[in-house]
Amino acid sequence: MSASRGRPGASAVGAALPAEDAAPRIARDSFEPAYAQLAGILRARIVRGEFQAGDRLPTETELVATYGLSPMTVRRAIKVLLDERAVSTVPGRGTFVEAATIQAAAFDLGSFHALLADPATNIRVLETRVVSASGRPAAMLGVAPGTPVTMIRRLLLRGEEPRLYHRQWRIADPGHPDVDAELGVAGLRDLFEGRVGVGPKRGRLRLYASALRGEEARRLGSELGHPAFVLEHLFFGFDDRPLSWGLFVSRGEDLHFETTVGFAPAPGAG
Amino acid sequence: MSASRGRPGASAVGAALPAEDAAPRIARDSFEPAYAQLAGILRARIVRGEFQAGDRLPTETELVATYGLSPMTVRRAIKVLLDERAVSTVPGRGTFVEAATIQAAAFDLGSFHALLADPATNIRVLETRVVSASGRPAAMLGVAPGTPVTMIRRLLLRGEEPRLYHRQWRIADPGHPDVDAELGVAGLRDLFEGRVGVGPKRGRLRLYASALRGEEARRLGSELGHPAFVLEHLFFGFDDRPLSWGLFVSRGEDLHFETTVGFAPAPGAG
DNA sequence: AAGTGGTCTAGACCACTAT
DNA sequence: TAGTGGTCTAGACCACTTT
Repeated sequence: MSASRGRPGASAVGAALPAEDAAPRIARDSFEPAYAQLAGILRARIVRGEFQAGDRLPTETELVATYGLSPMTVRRAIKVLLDERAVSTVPGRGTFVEAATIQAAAFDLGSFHALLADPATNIRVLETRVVSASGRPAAMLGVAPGTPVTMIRRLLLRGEEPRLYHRQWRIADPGHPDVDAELGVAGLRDLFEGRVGVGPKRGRLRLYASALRGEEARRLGSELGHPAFVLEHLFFGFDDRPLSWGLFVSRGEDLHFETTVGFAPAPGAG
Repeated sequence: MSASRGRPGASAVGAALPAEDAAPRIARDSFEPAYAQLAGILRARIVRGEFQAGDRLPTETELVATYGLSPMTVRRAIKVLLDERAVSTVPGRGTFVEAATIQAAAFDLGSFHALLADPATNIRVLETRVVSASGRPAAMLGVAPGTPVTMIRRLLLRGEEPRLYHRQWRIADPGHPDVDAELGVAGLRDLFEGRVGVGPKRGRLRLYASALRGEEARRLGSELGHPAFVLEHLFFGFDDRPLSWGLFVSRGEDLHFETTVGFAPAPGAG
């Protein structure tokens, strides 16, 4: 694709050190590993438009020669860009620049976690009791209706502002010594941050938009039917059977998820 | 479950094929690369509970000896688990099993993309015209109010069912030859899938819960104030200035995002 | 001092793609 | 046949942590 996109002397002239936009060399005495430097250099060349979506990057052999690195180190730099979805490789053909697409984007739960990590956040346990499982909780936990399960209702407040309403059902396990710890702040934080030696092995999360129902609206100080975010979580124990199910509910305006596609404005080495 | 941590004869006996829970060897003639096999073996040992959250994995030196691989190959296997957030490494101390936490989860736009990729999905362009920028679009695009911009309104239907309402504003570029292509299906798909040689370099996405407004409710066949998902997208051109801004709106019940934390039920080699 | 992960080399062979 | 990425080896040196 397109002929003279390659900058003059980019690969032919090696010793000459052209003007301000010269291809940087690898600084062997830098704190930054060589593979990271090369990844940064290639990233910068893509951001500058020197390589555009669909263009082929220099081959690994060329990069080895150009930057004076071993093949493994060059491959590692390319792996970095591969992980960033900035390029893709085709065996036998080459390495190609990817276009920035929405599809590649992913939202993490940073805003959820920021709320929990905030020292101004208080967790108030509204209720803890053993109930007979029924309806949705029974179905999600895979137990027969009537089975005793532990139900916990919590409210997360930022200062005095209610932000998250949380309802959780858990298989009642008389032999489990950690149930008490799970009722308070620690138990909730563990859901996010994990705790060594205990806690679920795997889980499924589901995020959707809904409307505030009765108690949710009341607890969150909003009106019925107000837009809401719901995050459902289902965790499994070591026997691969459901251990706990629950949901976080927030007002729609209290929470949002952000992410980027493609490169950040000024990404590293350049 | 955690009885025989160091398995007898793990490296000494090579030909003998012990019972069902024997540590598998690396099959050198397999289509599966050695590093992937080792990652699968370690993953299976974690899933079995042989290593639990916080436990230290065998050192790289031990893994080299046990499985007969070179250090680089062992490191590569660990890098796989590192990328999965299944383990973390601490220089000078070792490699440790991570707990499955909500924090590590990320939602991708698979459900958005599935809708677009579905052959039953139709895209109907409701309107295309040049308007004077004002309010939110002008602010997001960083242009003075009154600047001419191209506005596009689309409706995505699954069969005859309206599913997504899309509004987009774009810097009007008379010299841009691809504007026409962007108006229809292709332009929208490009937002997700990218197209070689054109398209934005980077963008920002924002996902939030809201309520359907006037035309959104009408077009989606729902009532005002109905729970809604909104995905805002802002794309930048090569000059790092905003190029297009817009939002997808769906009814809350039409869209949801799912993900998992920790390992899948039966993850690979075991 | 011993052990750990982190980086890097300078080759090798392979499967696949293009010409 | 030549070139590409994919895998792998058998070492090396480093910074860091633990004993």
